[in-house]
Amino acid sequence: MSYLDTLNPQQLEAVKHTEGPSMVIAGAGSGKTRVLTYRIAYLIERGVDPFNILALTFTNKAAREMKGRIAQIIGDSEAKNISMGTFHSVFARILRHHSDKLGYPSNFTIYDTQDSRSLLKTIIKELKLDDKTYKPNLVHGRISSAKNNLISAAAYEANSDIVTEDRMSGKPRLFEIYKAYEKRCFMAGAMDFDDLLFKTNVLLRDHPDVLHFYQHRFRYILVDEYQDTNYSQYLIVKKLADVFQNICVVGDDAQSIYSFRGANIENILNFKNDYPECVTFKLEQNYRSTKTIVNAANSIIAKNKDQIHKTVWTDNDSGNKIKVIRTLTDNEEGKVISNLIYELKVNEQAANADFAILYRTNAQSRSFEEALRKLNLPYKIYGGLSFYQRKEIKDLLAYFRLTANPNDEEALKRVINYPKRGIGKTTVEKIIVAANQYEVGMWDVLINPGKYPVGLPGATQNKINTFITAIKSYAVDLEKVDAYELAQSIARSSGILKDLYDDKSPEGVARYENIQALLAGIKEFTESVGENETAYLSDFMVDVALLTDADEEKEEDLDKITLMTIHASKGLEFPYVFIVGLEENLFPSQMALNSRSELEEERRLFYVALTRAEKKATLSYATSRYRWGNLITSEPSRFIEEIDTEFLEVNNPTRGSGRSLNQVNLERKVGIPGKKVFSDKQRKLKKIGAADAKPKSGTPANKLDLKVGYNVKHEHFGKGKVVGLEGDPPVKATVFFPKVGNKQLLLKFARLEIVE
DNA sequence: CTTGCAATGACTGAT
DNA sequence: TCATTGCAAG
Repeated sequence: MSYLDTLNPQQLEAVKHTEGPSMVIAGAGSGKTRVLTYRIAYLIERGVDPFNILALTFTNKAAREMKGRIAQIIGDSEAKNISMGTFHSVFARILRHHSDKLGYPSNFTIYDTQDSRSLLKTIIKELKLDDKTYKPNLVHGRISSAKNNLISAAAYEANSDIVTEDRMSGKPRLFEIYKAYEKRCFMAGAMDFDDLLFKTNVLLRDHPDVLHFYQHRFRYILVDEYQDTNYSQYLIVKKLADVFQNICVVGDDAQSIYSFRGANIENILNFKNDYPECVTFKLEQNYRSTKTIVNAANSIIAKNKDQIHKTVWTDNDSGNKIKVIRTLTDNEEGKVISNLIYELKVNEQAANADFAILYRTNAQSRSFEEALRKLNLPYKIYGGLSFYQRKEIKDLLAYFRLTANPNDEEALKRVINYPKRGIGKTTVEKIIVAANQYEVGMWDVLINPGKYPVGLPGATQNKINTFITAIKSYAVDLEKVDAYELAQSIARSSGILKDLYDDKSPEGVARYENIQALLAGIKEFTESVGENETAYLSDFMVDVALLTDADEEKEEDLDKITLMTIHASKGLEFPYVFIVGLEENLFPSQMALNSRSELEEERRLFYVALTRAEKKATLSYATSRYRWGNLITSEPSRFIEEIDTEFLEVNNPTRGSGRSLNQVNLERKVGIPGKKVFSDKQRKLKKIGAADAKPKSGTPANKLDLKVGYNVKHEHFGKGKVVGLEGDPPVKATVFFPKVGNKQLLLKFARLEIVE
């Protein structure tokens, strides 16, 4: 029982209280994950069958990490049997088991956000509605939140409040879109993300035998990040826990940041009402951060009205004050922060992985990328578009999806004319019209031209026949050959591989490599199953829609500076944290200024960001930044002034230090933009510390004034001559290298030197 | 049917 | 700024 000795009294109590409902309110950095993992280990040690444990998390990463830690304590073979994962992945698996009860095939497709939006776009067009009034994004959000509140399309239409609301906002036909969307997803054998939870509710509601089975299977239920559950998730958990009531929820209301996704903070605030017997444990000792950081964070969150009272404290050192940095532009912000990181690395012998730059929106990453690249500081960006969302990957996956489920219309539309085979937009539209007319799916129309005539020219019909024959032939192999073999053969015979191979542009090469990486991943998957088993492509496809690239931790990424949104940073910690872009209308986001509750969510987001830091936190803002290509001035975020001044150190690299916080406040309130604009030269002189670390060889070529005919030198290809330029100013160059021939180089990345 | 160019609107957040 | 969409010409 030695592992229990490492817990403090509150943690230990929470671990040992195994029977009956309990709630653990865990302040930031208070050892929440430890409590969860030890609790599971403790249960198993006391004789609970891992098979009877359900542990739900919000990210695959959290699930995997926890599983790993449990395996360390109780061993791999036991840990394997725990049902642990994200809500979406756990219930997707259960749904596949019982899909027939809902009228779905077991190999139903999971539509990601892109697929959902694309389908909605199609529907809006078909209904002849204006896509400016009915913006696919907004419509999707509306449908999504309906589903998260368990409102079906029929219930939506029947709900006069909702319908009135839509009519008032000028979108009276929204319910029609929802109905069509629901129907089309069903016909396509597809569920979107929200369906995975919605349909689980339907399954448990309409099939008491299924409910009974899982209620008795999952005798012990644990939910991580309970403050982020939405109604749909809440109800699933409540139903499953109803018999044994051995439910333990862990969360921190102060870190609830997903209400935009339907998360309902009330779930944690009202837990006691649902389970009067509930025992509450508060973990208030922070083991992560310095006193300064903990207290500063407390001073911020105290401004929120809605919260469960708790006092987070720490025994750690006071540590440094929180630096506040002002810069003139977003680009300068990138440079200054990068320089600071360089300095800290040298002075404190820190590793790259000790640093994180956190921002509100993904779009802010650019200036930091550029600056870090110039200093040769390796970094890794999380979020943005993940590996599985890249076009070429989605294209190939669409072939796989279509092979497994020919009714998957989003996949069909994606690949019916990619690579180009002469089946154009008009043809596809005709097919869709016919499909709607006969009330069948597109695939049915394609394979039954006799039954559902479309009236296509013979040549086009032949092309279609070739296409469907190919897909059918893949489908035959679906459970015959292993995943890798089939994947490879599809990639080759579909023409994707050749299409990308023929594209010799740098982007094309990258795409080709991505496809190879995907195939390598499938190969690994194929080899991961036991000797006597075969992994089929459909097995690979089961979870692929739920993966995000944060799940792929590559070895070469181990020692890199982390760039991510604050949302993505939840649950992580770093010795040095930089929270950037602290400006009004950016953070807090201008979308959040309408109501107190939205603003409070932004404040919690800031709280999350600050509490990621172990040793040092730095805040920064720019007085002007580019947005949609034009320069706008911005004021410092109100959150800066909400921190007690005793925790802050305000200095300003571009103007020397010593500005008082009052000046920050003044500027925020009055909105004085950066008063004096320094020229680039002056600014360079003011750079601090290691500002001018030398790039390894050559300068990023987009900083050079290249002209056709110049002789240049490249670190790999040697000397060459510029023979062509694209863009004004140039972004891409064709360079002839005697050794390797013509090469297309993206100037943003290529390091070139001009030589005589 | 495809291609290439001009016009346009998007930036919260993520399973 | 960037990616997507609409339109005209081949």
